[in-house]
Amino acid sequence: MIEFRIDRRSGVATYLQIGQQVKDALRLGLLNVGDRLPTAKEVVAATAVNPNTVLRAYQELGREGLVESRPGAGTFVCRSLAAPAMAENMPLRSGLDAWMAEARSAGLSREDVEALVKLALDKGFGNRRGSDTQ
Amino acid sequence: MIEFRIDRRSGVATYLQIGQQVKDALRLGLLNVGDRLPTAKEVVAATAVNPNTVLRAYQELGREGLVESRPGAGTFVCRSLAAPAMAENMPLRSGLDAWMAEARSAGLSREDVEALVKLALDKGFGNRRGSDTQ
Amino acid sequence: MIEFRIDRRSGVATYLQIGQQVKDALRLGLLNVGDRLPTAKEVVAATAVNPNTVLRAYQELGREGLVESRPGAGTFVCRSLAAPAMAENMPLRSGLDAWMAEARSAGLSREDVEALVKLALDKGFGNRRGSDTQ
Amino acid sequence: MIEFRIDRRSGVATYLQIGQQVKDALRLGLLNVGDRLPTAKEVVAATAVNPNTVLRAYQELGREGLVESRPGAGTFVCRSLAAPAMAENMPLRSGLDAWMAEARSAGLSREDVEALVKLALDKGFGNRRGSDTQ
DNA sequence: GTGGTCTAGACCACA
DNA sequence: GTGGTCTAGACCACA
Repeated sequence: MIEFRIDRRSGVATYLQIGQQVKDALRLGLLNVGDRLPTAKEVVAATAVNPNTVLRAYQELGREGLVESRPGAGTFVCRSLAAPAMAENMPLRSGLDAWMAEARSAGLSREDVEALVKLALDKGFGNRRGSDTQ
Repeated sequence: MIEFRIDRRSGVATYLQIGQQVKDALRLGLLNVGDRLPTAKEVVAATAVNPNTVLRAYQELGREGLVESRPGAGTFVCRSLAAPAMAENMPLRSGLDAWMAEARSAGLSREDVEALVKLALDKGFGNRRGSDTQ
Repeated sequence: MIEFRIDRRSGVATYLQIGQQVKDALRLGLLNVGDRLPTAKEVVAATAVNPNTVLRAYQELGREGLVESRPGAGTFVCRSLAAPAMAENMPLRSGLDAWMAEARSAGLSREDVEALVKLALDKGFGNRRGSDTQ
Repeated sequence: MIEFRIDRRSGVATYLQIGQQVKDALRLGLLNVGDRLPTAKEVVAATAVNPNTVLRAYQELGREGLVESRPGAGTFVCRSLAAPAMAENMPLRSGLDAWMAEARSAGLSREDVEALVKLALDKGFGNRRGSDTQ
């Protein structure tokens, strides 16, 4: 079962953080079609956010067709975001892990790496509207 | 001269976006001690934010000792965040660029890469979120 | 036998959707006096709603005098809503079909047509909304 | 300035009704890029809904890229939905009005027409998930 | 003043 | 019990 980690200092709305974490899990194959998301109650117990905030996140995911809420039963994944290349990407993934280890042993901080990644993402994939990798 | 890109949809406060972009530029060596930040007026012309918002971002950077306001002259960088390893990191940086190119040609989207990077960052540097330091 | 199609995303209560679809079928002459509605069990098999939800819809139709429940036998239509003009409306109906075809070939989407129809309905029959009869 | 009409008996959530009415107005060319939507306060004065409900509707439109909220200034249309065919569709539109008049003088009720239109829409444009023209 | 987010609580639909 | 909607009120960001 996915567990949400809320960063209250990031300035990003809680419901957006939850929605983003679900989408990331879908892309990474950590959540798959048919999986149940934790109930609002369960999330509340684990993260101390208000149940309405969880429901709002789930409703937006529902509107995007990613999950479906069945009152009385729960909220279920109904569409995956896992790209084919993400499934068989062991070399790519381990290449990234290796790079991270290298960066760390070179003395870079997490913030340094995040800055480098933003720059490389913009070079490799074009600018997004803003520049927050968050 | 650094140019700010504001994403009004991200939900992140504008002044935080500006501050973050300055810090990223300091880490990447795109801004260095002595460099002048754009005036509030210049930022307003480029991004349509309110001058007070720019000033607030600069004040917070000032409080962290990163920039200094010289009335009549402008706001200047007075401390760098460039780690030693970031200066001589050509191989690391180009390694990241190469990885991005590989990811892209494997068919991954920007969002896919962002999800992979978050996971790898957490593995390599420990979780940032979940601290709930509120 | 009428088949119900439930849109879980519409935000309209399931029992209201079922009731509306029965009434529409009565108006269109697709259901007539004496016809049997599907049993709750049959509806459940076809649409995955709860049998109680079907029963609630049928009970409301019963309260309006449109259907009658005969224990052991099923639920039967006992009053039609087919206006006289709906019976002999071949020209009207085909006129509407022709208009739809024209709209479609003009490049209009279903949503475009729905917007036009709402406007034309309000012009031709007066506003339904705005009564706020709460 | 667009005026919202809320039907509290329809079973459709208020924020969905507001969002749908904005989209319809965009399709019909009644709202255009740059137009300002009424503030939450203005809508409250006109329709007695809670300001949060209005904001929620606007936020969803914002997420779909149709409007942009500028705190302190208001909420503005930033993308139209007017199909080219909707602009120069005088004959189509008047054809629909004529059909409505015909239907009315044949004795059809608004509900009869709505049932006919749903059927014709499904024939002309394919079934939607559910069947509520609403 | 205008918009954005969150909370607490109420009420309903559905299982 | 689970999810969906709405309200009232609080607090903050931005103009």
